[in-house]
Amino acid sequence: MMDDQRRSPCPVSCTLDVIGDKWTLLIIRDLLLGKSHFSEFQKSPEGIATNILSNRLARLVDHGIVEKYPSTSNPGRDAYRLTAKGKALRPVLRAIVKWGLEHIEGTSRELDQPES
Amino acid sequence: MMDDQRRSPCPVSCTLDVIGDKWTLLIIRDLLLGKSHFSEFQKSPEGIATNILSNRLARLVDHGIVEKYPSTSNPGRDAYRLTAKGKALRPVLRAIVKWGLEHIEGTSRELDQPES
DNA sequence: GGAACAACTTGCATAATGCAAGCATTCAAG
DNA sequence: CTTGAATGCTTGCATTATGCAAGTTGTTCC
Repeated sequence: MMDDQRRSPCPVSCTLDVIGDKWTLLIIRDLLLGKSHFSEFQKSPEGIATNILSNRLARLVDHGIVEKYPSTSNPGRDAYRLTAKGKALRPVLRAIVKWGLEHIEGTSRELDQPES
Repeated sequence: MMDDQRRSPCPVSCTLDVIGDKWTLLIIRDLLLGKSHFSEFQKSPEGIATNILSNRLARLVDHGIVEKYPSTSNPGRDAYRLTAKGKALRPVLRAIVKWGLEHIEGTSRELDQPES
């Protein structure tokens, strides 16, 4: 559950050890948008492979960013949601969305704040 | 110089296609801290391999985030600096630093704003 | 000219990613 | 029941990226 061996005590480096890849923040984006099921993440337009999705969800749970719970709306199924620690990543996502919209042409917004 | 093929038009996805790895944002951190030479990036505590550093610098130049210029202070040597597009990533770094400091124990600050 | 340094490049082993397929539950219909 | 479809994964394997060490090129500096 803790860090195995960090590259340095720098907060940037340590944060990137957790979210520094092409997929993790996309899953967090989806969670912030209200998605909660494995298949919902899978259906996102980027097309994440199921083994990577599975791996990232497990990593996020390990790091206390996401928690797994039994879905009430869809009984018997698993679901995922952000913890407080995970929700605290919203400003990071917001900054990334802003930069993308302003500096990469052809991007269009889709992240708002659906709920806390 | 442009995007080859993006995964989706989402600004998060497109931004991660550029900076979504464990090393790129560390280089940008160093640039924001005023570092400009290849060997300075190499000396950062995380210990980036030279081939990856070389690859990432080239990618960043391709994406218009960093520009190469002949060093005046150290004549005959190459140097790198952020473009306006690159400097615009500062809020992303700031959000990451903040999250790291608040949610990962044992991290200590080192990013301030040395200059614009 | 030759040592020292900076900035890379190359080669190769290991790890991560991408893709397709397979497996175990659950649930609803027949 | 028992099939059949859907969900939530896991496994196998090819491809790509990363990590490490070593080698190469181009300057300065004496």
